[in-house]
Amino acid sequence: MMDVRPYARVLDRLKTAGLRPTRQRLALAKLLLEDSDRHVTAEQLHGEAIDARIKVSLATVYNTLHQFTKAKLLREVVVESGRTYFDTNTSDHHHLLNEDTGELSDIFDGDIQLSQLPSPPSGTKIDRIDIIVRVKLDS
Amino acid sequence: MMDVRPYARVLDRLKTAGLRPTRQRLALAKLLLEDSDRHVTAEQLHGEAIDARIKVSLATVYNTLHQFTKAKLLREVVVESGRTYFDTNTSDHHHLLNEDTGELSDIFDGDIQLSQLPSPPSGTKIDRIDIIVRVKLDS
DNA sequence: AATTCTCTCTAGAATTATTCTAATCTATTG
DNA sequence: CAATAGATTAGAATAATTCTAGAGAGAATT
Repeated sequence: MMDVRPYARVLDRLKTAGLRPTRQRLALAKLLLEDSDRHVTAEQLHGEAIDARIKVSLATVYNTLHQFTKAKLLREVVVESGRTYFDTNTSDHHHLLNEDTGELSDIFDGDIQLSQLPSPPSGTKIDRIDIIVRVKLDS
Repeated sequence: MMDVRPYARVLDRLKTAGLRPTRQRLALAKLLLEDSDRHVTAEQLHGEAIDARIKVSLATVYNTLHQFTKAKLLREVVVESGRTYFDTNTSDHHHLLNEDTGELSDIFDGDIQLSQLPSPPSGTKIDRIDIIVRVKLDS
């Protein structure tokens, strides 16, 4: 049976994050946050929105993605100069990038293990550790 | 005593890499490759070049940095969207980024240890692993 | 050593990615 | 329901990077 309030879940998440549920935001959140392992670029999401007849500018998509990131609804992954993905999986995890196809995927927590860490310079603490395992076609 | 052929070393490295020792290239290589632990942006290096009265465009600095990277004279480190550093240390190593100051530094090989790795998807092999330890002011 | 040929290199122009800000909208309060 | 304050949107501006046409440099030929 179809959900009679398709936006209810997404609406809650926005409210909890302290973001006004505007039309654009709600629509983008619906596209993004329903699935739990998506890696999208701003450009891609904008394309999806346009396809879904949602009137929204690319600038707003950027702004919204950054707001979501700040609210911990998303995580930003910079893969190379000029290619930034937004990841709907916000848990602590790392990434695998296929350099030939450009495809980015999550690494499950058990599949990678960091056994030694540098001590942060005095006065600083570790905020986050980003690991990208880059693979390419076996030649 | 002063070196009578200040460009000899750098000239050799360019030749070995199969790059023509043009005036711009030689000058940029001299600025860059004499020191072994530099992390510069294209913009920074361009600034240094201008200060040193070297006539070179920012576009050429970018092109040259990428040529050097391809020739393994440099390594590219993307820190966040729109901030790319070029590292004169090309050995296998990882980075520490101070998110407050923007300062990027190398992590010595013994200071970090990856004990488990994901197996690459079939048909692919691991090309490189990038780790960035992000620290911030201890609040 | 001049001429031609080919391939490389440079940098202005173009493109792409992202951010800024002024105008608009929305919620709240009296 | 008008006034106000603050949030939101998107066009315009900026920043980062790449492309490409022309200039340059070396090799081959005369």
